[in-house]
Amino acid sequence: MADGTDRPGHGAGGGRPLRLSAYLPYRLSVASNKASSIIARAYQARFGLTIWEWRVIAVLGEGAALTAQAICEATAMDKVTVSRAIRALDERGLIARTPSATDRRASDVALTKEGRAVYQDIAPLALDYERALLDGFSADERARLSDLLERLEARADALNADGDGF
Amino acid sequence: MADGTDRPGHGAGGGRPLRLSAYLPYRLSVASNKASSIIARAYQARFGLTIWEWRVIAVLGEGAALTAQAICEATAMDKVTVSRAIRALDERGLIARTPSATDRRASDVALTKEGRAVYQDIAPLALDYERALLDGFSADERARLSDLLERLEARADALNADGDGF
DNA sequence: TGAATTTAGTTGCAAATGATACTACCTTGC
DNA sequence: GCAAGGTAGTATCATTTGCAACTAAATTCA
Repeated sequence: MADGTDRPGHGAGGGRPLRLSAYLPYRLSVASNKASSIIARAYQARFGLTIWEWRVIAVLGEGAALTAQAICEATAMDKVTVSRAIRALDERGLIARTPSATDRRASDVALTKEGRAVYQDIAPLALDYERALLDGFSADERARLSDLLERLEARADALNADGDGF
Repeated sequence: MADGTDRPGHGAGGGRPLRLSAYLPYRLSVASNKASSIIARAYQARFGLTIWEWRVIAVLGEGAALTAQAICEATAMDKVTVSRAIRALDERGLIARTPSATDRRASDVALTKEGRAVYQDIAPLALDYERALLDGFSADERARLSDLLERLEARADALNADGDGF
């Protein structure tokens, strides 16, 4: 084995060795955290909003009133997190709940006037940040990134669904 | 406001509206969480390892003994998290600490025999998982994804560094 | 109909996390 | 060689998170 290829850290495994710094789930996690951290701090500092409260405001800002359940789906948050975010926003008067006409367990949640005002402040800032993040990416690269992320999500979903063999 | 063009959700802002489902930091976060969740559950279930303990093992498995500080840098974890992961792994006998020769505050951390055995089990599984995740991606697409993530990280770092205007 | 199951949303509790402060040690500059 | 400041790593405490259990209402189906 005097040939330098058999470095410590990987046995007879054959394929490429595991290097954390090149491992996709790790890379995704790091990129995601870096991308989120500034904006999260900004929203905390400027509006006193957690990232989950921000997400709820963002989807409600798109227009429609949504049930907590619909918010879960739209934000990829779980129902406990959504419940807590809704309560916090409600206490601050940024959203209002009205009993659902069709399901007495559920409420329709919508931004109040104040909530909409916050949204109007927040949205441009968020878009500015995204622009800054993608500065230097061509339109083609942006499209590719979007496509790759979408396919990655789809693969992960597929693995989550059946592949509990992992 | 009777004209239908002023849909709720974006004011006079001009550019594209904010849609959470198309917002890059959100997309990254969702993709990252999905990609990590299966593997995290697998490591928890099969080895009783948290994702941070796993990261520490992964970098130590690359060969060199590292100080906690070096592990922080290699894993993008903060020092408290690293400290806790090291303690847990130490208690389980998967790593050993030896006082650093050059700095009496620090220890060199390395995998024990048992730790290396765990690593040998873990690494192929992690690589299988990554392969499954990237199934259907051409070599070119993988390279592009890697490049895009790297540039994204660099942009985020730059914004984190100076752009506290956010 | 009406028992059994499912779903919407909340609550309580245990565990994980993060900020801060702390000890011990190192480094710098005088 | 020693005071002032910085760094490695740990401990402490408050907050956040996630799971499971719970209530109330809807749905299923015998």
